[in-house]
Amino acid sequence: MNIELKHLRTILAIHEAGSLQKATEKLNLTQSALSHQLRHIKEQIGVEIFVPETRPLKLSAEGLELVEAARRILPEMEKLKSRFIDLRSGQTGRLFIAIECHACFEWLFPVLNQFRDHHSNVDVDIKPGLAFKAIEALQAEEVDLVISADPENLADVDFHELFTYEPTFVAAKNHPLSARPYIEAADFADQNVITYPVPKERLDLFSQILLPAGIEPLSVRQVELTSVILLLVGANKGVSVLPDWVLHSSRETEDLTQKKLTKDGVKRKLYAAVRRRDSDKLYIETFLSLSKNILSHLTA
Amino acid sequence: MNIELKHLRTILAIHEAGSLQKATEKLNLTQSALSHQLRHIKEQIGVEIFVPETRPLKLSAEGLELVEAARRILPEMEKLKSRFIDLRSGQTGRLFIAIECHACFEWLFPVLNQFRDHHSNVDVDIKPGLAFKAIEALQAEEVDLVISADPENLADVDFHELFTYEPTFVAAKNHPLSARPYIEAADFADQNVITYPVPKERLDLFSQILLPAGIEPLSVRQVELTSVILLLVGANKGVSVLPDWVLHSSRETEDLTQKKLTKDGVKRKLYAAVRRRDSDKLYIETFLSLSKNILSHLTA
DNA sequence: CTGTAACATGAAGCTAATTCATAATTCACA
DNA sequence: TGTGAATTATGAATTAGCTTCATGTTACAG
Repeated sequence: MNIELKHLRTILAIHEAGSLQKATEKLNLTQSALSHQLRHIKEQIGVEIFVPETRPLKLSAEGLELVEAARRILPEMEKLKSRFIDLRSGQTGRLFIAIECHACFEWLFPVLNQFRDHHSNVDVDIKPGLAFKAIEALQAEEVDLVISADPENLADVDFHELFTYEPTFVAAKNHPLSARPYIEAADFADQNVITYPVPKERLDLFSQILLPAGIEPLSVRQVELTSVILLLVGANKGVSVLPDWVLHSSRETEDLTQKKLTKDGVKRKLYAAVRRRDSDKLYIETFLSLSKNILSHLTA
Repeated sequence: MNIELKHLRTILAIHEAGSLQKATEKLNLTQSALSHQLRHIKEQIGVEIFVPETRPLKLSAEGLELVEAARRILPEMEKLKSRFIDLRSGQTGRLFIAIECHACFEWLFPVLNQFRDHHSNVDVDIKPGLAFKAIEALQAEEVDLVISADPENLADVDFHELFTYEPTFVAAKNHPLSARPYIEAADFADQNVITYPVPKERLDLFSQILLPAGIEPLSVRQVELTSVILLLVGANKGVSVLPDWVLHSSRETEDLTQKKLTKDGVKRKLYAAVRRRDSDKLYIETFLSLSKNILSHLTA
C-alpha cells in the first residue's frame, strides 16, 4: 500500500470543495486527473473513500479518517517547508562560533548581545576547545563561523575581514621598558612574558616578532583569563602583548603603560570564516556587520 | 519547494545506514538513484543535507531537522496505512445497524453483547428511525448493516440469510380461538389486532396472510413495545402475530396460547443486508455467524 | 422525462524517476 | 605520499506513472 502526500491533498481538496470539478481549481489539475487519482488511491488502500454515486460527494467512514490524517500531516509538511525557506534565507538558523583568538571574548560577547536583538530565532553558541582545528570544524559543520587572524585560500570557506587591530606591549607603569617610545624583539630577551595558554605560533608576539627574530624571552607564563594577565602585569610579575581592543575596553589598565611593537607598530587583521554557501545568509551578514563596528562601540 | 515522503524516507535511510551504498538495500534502489534523489532534494530545499565530502556521511544542522521531521511524519503515515489494513480486513471498523423488523431487538441485543467480546475495536450502534429507507441508508453509508425480511436483488448489496422464523398467532389462553389447531385469514375478520406501529406491508400478518386473502381485521391497534403487546394480548384486549423467537424468549407468555398460521404454518427468513464490499470483512462475518446461532441460545 | 452538469474511462503524450555504465572522489593502509 | 578498494557523482537511455484530451456514462433538477 502506498499513500502519498499528493493523495492526502487531493482527498482533502475534493472533500472541502464538495466535488471533483470544484477541486480542480484548488489543485490545478483537470477533473480527469482527480478521477484517475481517486480510483488509484481507492485501489491502494482498498476501501471506498467517498460514497459511490452520490452528489454532492460524501465521505465514507474510512474517507473521514483519511481527511483527518491529512489535516494532521499536511500542515506538518507545510511547517517543514517554511522552516527551510527561513533557513535558506537566513531568517533563522544556527550560529555556532569557534574562536582561534583567545582575547576575542572581549568583543565577541557585546557583538552577540546585539546580535540577539536582530535574530532571536538564531541558535547562537560559542564552542570552546576547537581553537586548534577550527577551520576543519567549520567544514565539518560542527561550527558555523570561526574567528581567525590567519585567512586561508579555501574553495568552500570565505574569510570576511572584520577589523584591523594592533598587538600592543603592556607593562606596569614603573617597568623599565615604560620609558621607551616603542618595543622591539630584542627587548623581550630578558623579560618574563605572560601569554594565553596556546601554542606560540598562534600568539601575535611570537608569530610577528620573536620567531622571525629568533629571540626567546626569559620565561613564559601561561594564564587563561585576560583580567588575570592584566593583574599580573600590573603587579610587575611580567610583561605581555595584547590586542589593543582589550586595553581599550578594560578598566584594569590604570597602572599599566602601553607601547607599540616596533617603530611603526604591528597591524593585524581579524577575519570571520564561514562556509561559502552560508556567506549571504541574512544573519551571517548581520553578524559581520555588527563585528566590523564593535570596536568603535567599545572605545566610545 | 516540493518535499515528498520519498525524500524523507531516503534521507532517513541514508542517515541511518551511514552511506548511500548501504541504504540501497533498505530502500530497494540503486546507489545511483539515491545520489540523483539527494541532489534533487538539495536543489528543492536549497540547503546541504549532508556535509559534503565526508565519509561516513554526516548530517548538517539542516539535515538533522529533516531527519527529525521524517521521524515524526513517517510513523504517522505508517499508522495510517496499518489503520487501513485493519479496516480493510475487518479487524476494526464501524457497524451501524438499521432494523426494518421491529421485534428484532429481542435477539439483536444478545448478539451485540457477544459481538463486543470478539471485536471491541468495532464501533457498534443501532440507528433507529431508518426502518423505512434502510437499504438506501445502507447504500449511502449511513448504516453498515440492515436486518430485513425482504431480500432484494441489488448489485452492491448482499443479503445474507440469518435464520428461519415462524410468524405465530398469539392470544389469551381463554380466547375463543385458542381451541383451534391453527389460525386462518378468515379468523381475523372479527378480531382486534395489536401490531407494531409500521405500515401494513411490513407486517408478516398482513403481507403473508391478510392482504393476499383480502381480509381486514375488526380493528388494528399499534403498540411500540413487544412486552406491552403481550400484556394487552394477555388481558384479552386483542390478538397478535409475532415471530416465534419473541415467544420463546419472553417470560410474559404464561397466560397466552400460540397457534401456527394456516395448516402448515408460515415460514419466513430473516436477512442481514450489507454492502457487497463489506461482505467478507471479519467483523461482518462474526456478526452473521453469531446471528445465525442466536436462536438456539435464546431457546436453550 | 429530458437536459445539464458532473464523474468515469481509455488512449496518447509527457514528465520525471530509475537504471546502467562509467568517471571521479575519498579513505585506509602501506 | 601513493595506491587500491570502496564510495559517490554524472550522463544517457529506459521505464514508469501521471496528466490531459476526448468521449462515454451517470445523477439530479426542473
